[in-house]
Amino acid sequence: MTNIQEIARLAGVSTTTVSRVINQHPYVNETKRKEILKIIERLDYVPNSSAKSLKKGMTRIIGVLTGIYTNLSTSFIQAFNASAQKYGFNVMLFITNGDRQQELVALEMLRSKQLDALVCLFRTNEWDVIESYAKYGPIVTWQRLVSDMIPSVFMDQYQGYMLGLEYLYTKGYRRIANVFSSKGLNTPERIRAFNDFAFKYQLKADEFPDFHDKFTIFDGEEVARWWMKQTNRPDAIACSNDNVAAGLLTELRRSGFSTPDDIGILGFDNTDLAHLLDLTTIHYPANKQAENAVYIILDMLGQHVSEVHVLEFELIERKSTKSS
Amino acid sequence: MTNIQEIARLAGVSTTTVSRVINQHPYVNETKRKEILKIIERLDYVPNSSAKSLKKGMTRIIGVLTGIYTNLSTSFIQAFNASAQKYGFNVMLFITNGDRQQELVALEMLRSKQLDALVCLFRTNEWDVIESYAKYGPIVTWQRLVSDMIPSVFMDQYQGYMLGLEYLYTKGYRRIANVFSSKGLNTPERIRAFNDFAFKYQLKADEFPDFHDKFTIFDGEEVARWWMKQTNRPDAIACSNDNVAAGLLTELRRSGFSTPDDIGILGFDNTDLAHLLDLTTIHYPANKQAENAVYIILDMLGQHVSEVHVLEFELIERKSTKSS
DNA sequence: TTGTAAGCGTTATCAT
DNA sequence: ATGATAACGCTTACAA
Repeated sequence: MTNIQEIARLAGVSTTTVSRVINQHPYVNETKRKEILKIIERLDYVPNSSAKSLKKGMTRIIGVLTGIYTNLSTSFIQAFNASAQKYGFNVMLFITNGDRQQELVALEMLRSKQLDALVCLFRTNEWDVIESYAKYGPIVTWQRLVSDMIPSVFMDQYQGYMLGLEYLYTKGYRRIANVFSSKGLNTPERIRAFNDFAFKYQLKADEFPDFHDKFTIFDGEEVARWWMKQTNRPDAIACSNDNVAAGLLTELRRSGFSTPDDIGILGFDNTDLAHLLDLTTIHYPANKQAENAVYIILDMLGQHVSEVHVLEFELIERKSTKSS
Repeated sequence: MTNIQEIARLAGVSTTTVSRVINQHPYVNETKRKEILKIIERLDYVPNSSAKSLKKGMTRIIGVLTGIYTNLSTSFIQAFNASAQKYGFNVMLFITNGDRQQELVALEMLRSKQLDALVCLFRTNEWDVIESYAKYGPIVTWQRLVSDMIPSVFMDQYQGYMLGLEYLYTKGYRRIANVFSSKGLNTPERIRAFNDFAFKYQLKADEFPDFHDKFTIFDGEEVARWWMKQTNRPDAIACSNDNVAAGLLTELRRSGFSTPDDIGILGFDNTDLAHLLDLTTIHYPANKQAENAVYIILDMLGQHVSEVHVLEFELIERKSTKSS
């Protein structure tokens, strides 16, 4: 195993000088620097990262904990990864499939200093279990959580949903049905938004039954079939996400209906699918949330790099709602 | 930071004794052992893993490199993870999305000893790039590859596909159409299998056009629409995977056709979807491949734990083909 | 059964 | 501008 000492010996200098060259410190004679670099190249030398970690007290690895790997978490994780790399950190991904033990593996790695920090996208263990690990290193979550120990980059769905509803109202829609998911705590906030919205504009909040637990393309197709059977049809449907909106749109199309002529459809998340099908949807800045997570972690690790982004939903206007 | 020295000091023993207790070595006085464990508990002490890694020369982390996170890779990765954990290794997952740089990040971590080994499920860089890293630690692949440096746990698709075709023949199907994917090198092997099959039973190999690049549910639906339009219909369709088979089956159902009465459908991979829809399919022992990968890696790391499994495809008989 | 001390490969402090 | 030398926290001969 070739190490820094060997490089030093071959170059006829001390390990200090070699270390200086490697870490780009100033005050190294240019000739020596070149010579040392040449030897490093020749011996194909790389600093041993365990030794570095031990000395520095950090591994520069951040763990990301998620239950499943979905479209939504994908964009977060990719952005997080990119941002972390930018600051010299690598990401260790844990896909737990809801297994508590797997989650504990990650938490224990934080405890034993194999991880410098942890981002918790989804969790299976109770929050107090997770919180009890916060003393070992920064833990940041993507979920709604109010905690002194664990900061969150969560975004309140109330605002996002309200943004969509207000938009539909502007476009003349008055008979709006809701399709809710039920994963997590988003649904109650969306329901609250819809109730406030209906009250504000004096609309009947219970004109149509709410759908629940709908989040797949197939679910959207089911909603389409429901819609076609109605005599008293909604003029717009606000969907839990783009998948549902996509299923709804395509199934209606198969039966000869078209958007936005026959119905307005609103998606959520602004995924590739929404782009593909020209769905009006609500953009969820997962990438900025991810960057915020990195900023917060680095801040907690004592190296401030940037203020956090202000997070805002954005309405993406496409072809599944009226343009007038 | 509480370390082994502090424990030793508090217990009035040497660090050696503490280390012995931690690592469950024999020859430690039972009373002292108890006492030391109590102190460890009280101070919430955990050995620093960077120090351990440095001393032992290994991190006990294995990297898994994949392009995307699909149903197929999921079962491999889960099984790999479980098996690795069993032998005290953790898994660091790299989802590259086809980004070469990301792949190099993982390879470089192997080089700098942050990873003890690497499993390559998919790769974007050229094989010789990947091979050039094999000298830094064990690299095992899931893809077809003949290399001195990089062992493979690949399974030849020829056998699997032939198994399915022979089964269809047994069940009386004679007019079989193929739907191929084109990811990787599997398709040519499957084509070869079909040609050999057709020759063996004197069937027309080109009676129906081959489908290519079909691997999604939507693709399956497309095949269904093609099938319905034909006057001279195949009596069975061998699909590239369960997704295609599922799309085919459900789309036909929507139009009033049923399996196996109107057509036989054969899936591939034996995913959850196949189970859900009662698809006859071919089981691909990804979990055993994963375990083999672990065995091979540990072997290369100098600790033999088990002989590799013999890998065999298995036909899972369900309701999408005739039972007679 | 226990302890001493060397060493894993770095980086950082302090001289020079 | 460069070099001794002491950490970082652990394991492991070797001694006792």
